[in-house]
Amino acid sequence: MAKLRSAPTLDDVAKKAGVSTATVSRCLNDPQRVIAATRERVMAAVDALGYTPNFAARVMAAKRSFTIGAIIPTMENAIFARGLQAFQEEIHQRGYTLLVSSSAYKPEVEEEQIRTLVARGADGLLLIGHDRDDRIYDYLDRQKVPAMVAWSFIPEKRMPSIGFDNRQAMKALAAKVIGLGHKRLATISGITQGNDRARLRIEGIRDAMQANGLSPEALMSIETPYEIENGAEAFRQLMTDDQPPTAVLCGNDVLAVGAVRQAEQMGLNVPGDVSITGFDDIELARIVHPALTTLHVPHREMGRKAAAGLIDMIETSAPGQSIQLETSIVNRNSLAAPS
Amino acid sequence: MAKLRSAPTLDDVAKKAGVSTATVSRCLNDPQRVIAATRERVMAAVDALGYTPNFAARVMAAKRSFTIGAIIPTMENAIFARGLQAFQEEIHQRGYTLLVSSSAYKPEVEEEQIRTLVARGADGLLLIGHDRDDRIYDYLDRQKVPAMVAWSFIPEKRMPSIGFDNRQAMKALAAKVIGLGHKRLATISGITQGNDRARLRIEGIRDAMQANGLSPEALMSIETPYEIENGAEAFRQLMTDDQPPTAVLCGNDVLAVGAVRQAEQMGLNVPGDVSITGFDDIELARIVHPALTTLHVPHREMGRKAAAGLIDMIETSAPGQSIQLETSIVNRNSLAAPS
DNA sequence: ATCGATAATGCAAGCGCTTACATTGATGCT
DNA sequence: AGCATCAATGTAAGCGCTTGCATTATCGAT
Repeated sequence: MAKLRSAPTLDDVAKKAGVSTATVSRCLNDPQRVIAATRERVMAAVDALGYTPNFAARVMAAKRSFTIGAIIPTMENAIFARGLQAFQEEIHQRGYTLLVSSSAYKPEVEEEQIRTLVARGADGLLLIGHDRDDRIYDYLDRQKVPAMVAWSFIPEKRMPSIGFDNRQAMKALAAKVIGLGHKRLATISGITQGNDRARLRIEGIRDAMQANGLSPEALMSIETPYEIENGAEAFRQLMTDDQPPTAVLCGNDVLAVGAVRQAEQMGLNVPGDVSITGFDDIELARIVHPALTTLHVPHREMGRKAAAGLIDMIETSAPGQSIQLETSIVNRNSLAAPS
Repeated sequence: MAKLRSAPTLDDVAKKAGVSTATVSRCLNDPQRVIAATRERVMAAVDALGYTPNFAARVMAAKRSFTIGAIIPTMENAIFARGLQAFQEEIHQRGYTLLVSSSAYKPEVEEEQIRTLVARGADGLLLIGHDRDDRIYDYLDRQKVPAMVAWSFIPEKRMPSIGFDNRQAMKALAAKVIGLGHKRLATISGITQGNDRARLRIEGIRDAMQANGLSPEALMSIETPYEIENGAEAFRQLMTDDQPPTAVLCGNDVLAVGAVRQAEQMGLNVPGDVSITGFDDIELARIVHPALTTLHVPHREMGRKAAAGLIDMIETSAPGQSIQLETSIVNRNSLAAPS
């Protein structure tokens, strides 16, 4: 009876089963390498002792942590929740555990979190969007930690990505808006600094304007953090202009919901007086009144595939495939022809 | 030049600085124990080499991981998001990292996750609600891993908790509903099995009925998973009864939103034809039409305090204080007197 | 100068696991 | 029966760090 009531170790199990620690280890990690009779004996000992392997020791010896880190801009709103949930379900199924941090959309914070997660031995990282300092990518290379970018799809970038073409998607939506006859367009965007998704969405609108004979410079635009209140405030500003827009394309649903509510507050009918569109198709989009015409993003699929792709990279140390996902416009009631 | 471009170790730093590994270690963990001159030399070496300590090795040697695990029922809806975000901000500030899992409201899954997180060396655990097998608490005791329960406050339970009195809170809301003149009450509850919060909320309604001369048995009640669609379906069932309720108290806002939307679908006016209340006061509650009269829960405060309390338990190995938080009824437009 | 006390640093024993390599025992040939 | 082969298992060397204890340097007081 060596140490008092401390957690049982491999050694304890080995003794109890009358085998070496190597055998126990193999039993646990690669069962078919050990003959059935022994295996049963070992498993019985494991059960009897209530043994759970010590994670740190395992990581140290095996140089694998079966941990995947994810750094998302925020957990607070629903944008990333669904995708992250799917991501975690998938990796969990494959025997990995999720380590999450949120960066609050701040690049410095994100960088620190990346380093922390790597130091903690994360086998791979899930990152949102492509925009970040090259230094970070160099660091990841040097540490040989594979990373997968989600919520964006830009195959020519340094990191593999699983997501959709933000620019193209928004262009399609904008084209539809313009097709309905809108000429004075505005956008309420997230902060574009360090956020390729936000930037590309604006570009997409400009593309559509260009392609449809509208001057891209005419696009009214406000950048603001992704929060309902900010969307409301931005909308207020937009609508108090001399020449208010007839359609406001928002960078995401959260902002759009803010806009819709502000419109109500201002006594403006949506879409009668002004059309508003969202992006993401989160739950909120269906709940708000009028329900948002928005871009549907296959969040769960994205989360699942990102997980699968990342684990592939980890396990095969192959260079990671990028996968493009399709988005679709979902028509609800916040968009109509201008009156 | 031993190993090629592998991450630098303590040893490398020690050599470069011309000191022992012990000194380097102390430099990093307890700087004032080493004289300034040496410290500078060491730090310079650390910088030059771009050294980051190996987490697993540190955990193993120090038997501390500076990791805190949280197991929440789901990340998918917003119920836990805000509190969790605050929790993670707080622990991050105190130098800890968050490990999250979601149990999908399944006790077996939760148990497995708890074991995984403990095996990973979590220094402490955040758990939601008190209801779980004693075996788990025994396990935690044996492993000496402190745990804090949130979203519930029941001081006489085995684990310390930071939250609110679910029963009392719901009783207050129900009393208000009854005070308005409602006599036929219904509730749409989450699954009560393994969920003390859900169960206590129903009890709270019954308490209020009892206290106000209504028969508690008369409460119509449906249990269903926390999802908008389920809330809608439950509401439909309730309202197609011979004697439909005049007020439906929902176990949370998600369910209530489902109910509200279903009401609209059925051409029922809320609160004219039927009143509906929520619980939690998440974003959705303000967005839905009519906005939900609901119970406000101080999620961020709860998250922060849970973090502080848990870290205290970890660092002082003291037995953890329970803290009760206040909830308040927020009056919006989904509740009125029966017509 | 000398001696203790004390501060600074070094030494080395683990922490619990994985895994390359060594050993043993069966199995199937000739 | 004898030998190569291969499967099953054992042996033991780390993995990179912390920390109790031993050693050395420093400093004030005598």
